[in-house]
Amino acid sequence: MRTSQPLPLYKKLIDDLKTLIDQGTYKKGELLPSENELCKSYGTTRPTVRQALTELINTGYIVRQQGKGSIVAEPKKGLGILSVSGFTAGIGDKNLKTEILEKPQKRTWDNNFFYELTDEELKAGSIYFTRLRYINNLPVLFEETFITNIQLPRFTTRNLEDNSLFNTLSKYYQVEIKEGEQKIWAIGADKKISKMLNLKQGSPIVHMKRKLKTNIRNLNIYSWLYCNTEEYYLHDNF
Amino acid sequence: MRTSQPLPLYKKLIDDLKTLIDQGTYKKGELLPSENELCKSYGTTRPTVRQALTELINTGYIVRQQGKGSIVAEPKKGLGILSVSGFTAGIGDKNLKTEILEKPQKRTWDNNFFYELTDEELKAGSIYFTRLRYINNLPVLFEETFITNIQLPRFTTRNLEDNSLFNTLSKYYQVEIKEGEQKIWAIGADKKISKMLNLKQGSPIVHMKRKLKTNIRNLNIYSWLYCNTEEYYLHDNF
DNA sequence: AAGTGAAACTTGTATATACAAGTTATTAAT
DNA sequence: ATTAATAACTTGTATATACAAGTTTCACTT
Repeated sequence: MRTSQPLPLYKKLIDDLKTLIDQGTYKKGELLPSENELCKSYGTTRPTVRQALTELINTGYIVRQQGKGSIVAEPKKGLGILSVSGFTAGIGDKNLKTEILEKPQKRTWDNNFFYELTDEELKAGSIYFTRLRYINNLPVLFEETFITNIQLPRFTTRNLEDNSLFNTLSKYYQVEIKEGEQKIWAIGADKKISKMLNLKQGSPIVHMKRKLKTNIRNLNIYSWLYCNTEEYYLHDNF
Repeated sequence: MRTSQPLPLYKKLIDDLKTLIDQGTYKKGELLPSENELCKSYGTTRPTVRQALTELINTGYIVRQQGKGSIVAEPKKGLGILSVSGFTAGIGDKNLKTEILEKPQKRTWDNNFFYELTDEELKAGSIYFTRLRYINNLPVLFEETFITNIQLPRFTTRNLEDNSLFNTLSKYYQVEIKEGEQKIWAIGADKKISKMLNLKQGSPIVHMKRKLKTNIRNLNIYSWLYCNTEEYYLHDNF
């Protein structure tokens, strides 16, 4: 077992500032502490602080204005993060529930996996789990997820229940989504899916296959989605 | 008239390297000159060179690998460009056809337009047209498009037949897609759509509503899509 | 009271340097 | 010839500093 190496200072700064913005300590439109103030707080120098702030700009957390400061921006949803929404106003977090059907487990890749895999991915194997998402206790989205099992110690013991896959990857493993692709079909629900999503067999559902690439080489996230869009819809940004 | 101020050195570096990559002088998978070599070429130091390279990473031109170098990346497809694909190998351009059903025409916005519009957009009005796309003479995708009528002189006379909306906007109007969002449903084809897509009424089809933002303020592209995914599927990158 | 200007902030650009850590090529030992 | 150690590269992180340029504040002048 390896002792966990300390996070570089600028990454600690990124984490801290993201957390403070996410928590609402620094609100949209407000100014962050100036670069020199952050230097003093962290006992470092401007290039290091600026390295962190540049990252926050690129992830949409802040904008910088010369002479003024770093302004907290509209909280941008993560690249490729899919959400389920509806027209009914007020779908708060309380009405969302995520159930783990099959807990994260190590698994080898299928021989005829839909996407092409690199040798490193094949060697590393995958972590597989399935989830079912509810809105107002209505099952809406069934999701199968495969994650390349690279640099993810103890991942199978993590709790992924409330929409926290991307948060977990970011917080504990410094994994960030960089880009992705998706393929989309409309299909009629088969017996298994229709039962799970509480639909009549043959009802139109959205099926997606997605590949999300991360900042870690060969660490990709694959997911197959099946979504009931009678009451709600799938939504994403790019 | 103001004399143009000299470009900062790191921006000149960005421009130069982008040009060399676009021109193919540095090809995909190849290494750029090392940071120290660039320092010598430009008579500067590593922090400045790294500032430029970091920007190239964020725009997808390169990836950096510690100990190895800066690797020219896959030329990234345009943001938000949707394509229709199939498993059948060899869907060449020859098998693709786009038919303009309703030619581009100026039009005021609907009172209850699906997306919220700015005052400037409302004032400018829209350009509206519909297209039907075929693969191997099979109608696959029906698309309604609304573009904010800002800085688009003579647009209604342009030919948009072969997948060239984004090319036209880029080439003649310097309009580039910056980001976007989409909402996705699976629905049963109604009478009109089923007829157009040569389907049985009620067959599952993909319906999407998309908003694409551009580098021009208030110039957005909205489109409603209806896609037959029995033989092919929708594909996009982000 | 209104306007001017300087001071004191802010971020933007840049130099110079140092050591850590990962990769590749070379050299030396077996 | 193969292997192992080493040297020579590469990028990653960090310090310390300087001046340019944009914004805000406030005291001073009118």
